[in-house]
Amino acid sequence: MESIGVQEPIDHESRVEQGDHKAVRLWLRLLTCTNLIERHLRGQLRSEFDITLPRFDLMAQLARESEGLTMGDLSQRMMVSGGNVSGIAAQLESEGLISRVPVQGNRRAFCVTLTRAGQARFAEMAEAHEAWVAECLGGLSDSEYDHLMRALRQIKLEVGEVER
Amino acid sequence: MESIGVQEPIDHESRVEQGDHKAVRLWLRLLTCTNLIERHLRGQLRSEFDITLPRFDLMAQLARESEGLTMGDLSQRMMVSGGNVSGIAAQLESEGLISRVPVQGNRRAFCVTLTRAGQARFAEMAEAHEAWVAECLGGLSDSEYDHLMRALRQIKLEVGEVER
DNA sequence: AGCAAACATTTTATGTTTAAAATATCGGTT
DNA sequence: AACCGATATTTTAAACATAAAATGTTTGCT
Repeated sequence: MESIGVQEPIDHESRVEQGDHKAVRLWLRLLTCTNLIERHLRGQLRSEFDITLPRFDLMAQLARESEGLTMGDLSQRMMVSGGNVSGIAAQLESEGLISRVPVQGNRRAFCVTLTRAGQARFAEMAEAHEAWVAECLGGLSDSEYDHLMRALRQIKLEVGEVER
Repeated sequence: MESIGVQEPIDHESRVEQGDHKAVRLWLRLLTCTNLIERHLRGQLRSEFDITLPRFDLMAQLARESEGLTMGDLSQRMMVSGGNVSGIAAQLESEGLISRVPVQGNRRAFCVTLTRAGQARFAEMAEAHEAWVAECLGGLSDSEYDHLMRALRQIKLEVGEVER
């Protein structure tokens, strides 16, 4: 394995120069935090359950919709392209974790659901996943948590405006 | 990506569970925000300068090190694998934006620097990049900004502990 | 009925990312 | 000098991601 990020913790924030604006510093810190957590979760899922984060995400979407979802629904909820969902779903289907059955009344669409095996597998993973996230974020006080949630909501709305 | 898990009864037995759910909600919101901003920046860089975010990041690292960096340095600072840097650097070199010259005294290493053209190109991009980030994050008040920076620093440290 | 537009998905081409193997160099030991 | 372990980089294979084109289906309009 090739190790990355050894030695001194030099990260995205190191590309900030003295004169850079506050917004850029905040952005880089946000990016670093998210990347660190995502990397941690990805590694844990891989080592503990031999699954990738995108596949876990797809299963998580299905887990909360017992009726199943179409490929388009999945693409929308996962915020990734349809082609991407196609590939990930193909993998999960070949592993017997999800099934795709034609929708009667709309021959364009598939209804994707977790198989029984997929449900069982996901239940295990979700429990572990929750614990891993809590390890990373559980140290915040209630007020810090609330404040963060509020600030992030505002940012989310602002970015939405910009994209318009 | 969306929320994971199920609803919990609210009683003293489920205190820990509930905390975990909060952490997951916060994580998903953090992830969504970062993804939205990253997607925005990626699209802007592509449409305005026909460059990808990773290539921009590599140039940003070089822009603040006039002496140049080795491939290993870049891998560390960008927090990505060496193989990844190889590919990105190859592209930038073919476009004449960076140059890689052998290090005298260590025939294993290359010293990577921005070419004159690369410096000029990066200066343009950096200015626009800063403006785009400010569009996304500039709406926060000073106190919100400070609070976010503090909370994110704490999270960063906590994740670092977990990884140890 | 006929037809155009919208929809749902897959395919194709390109690019990013990682892990692992390969190549080559360096430094120190014996 | 021969060797070994660490270092620096590239190559390879697999997964993931997007955009764009292709395929087939549905819907609405005339």
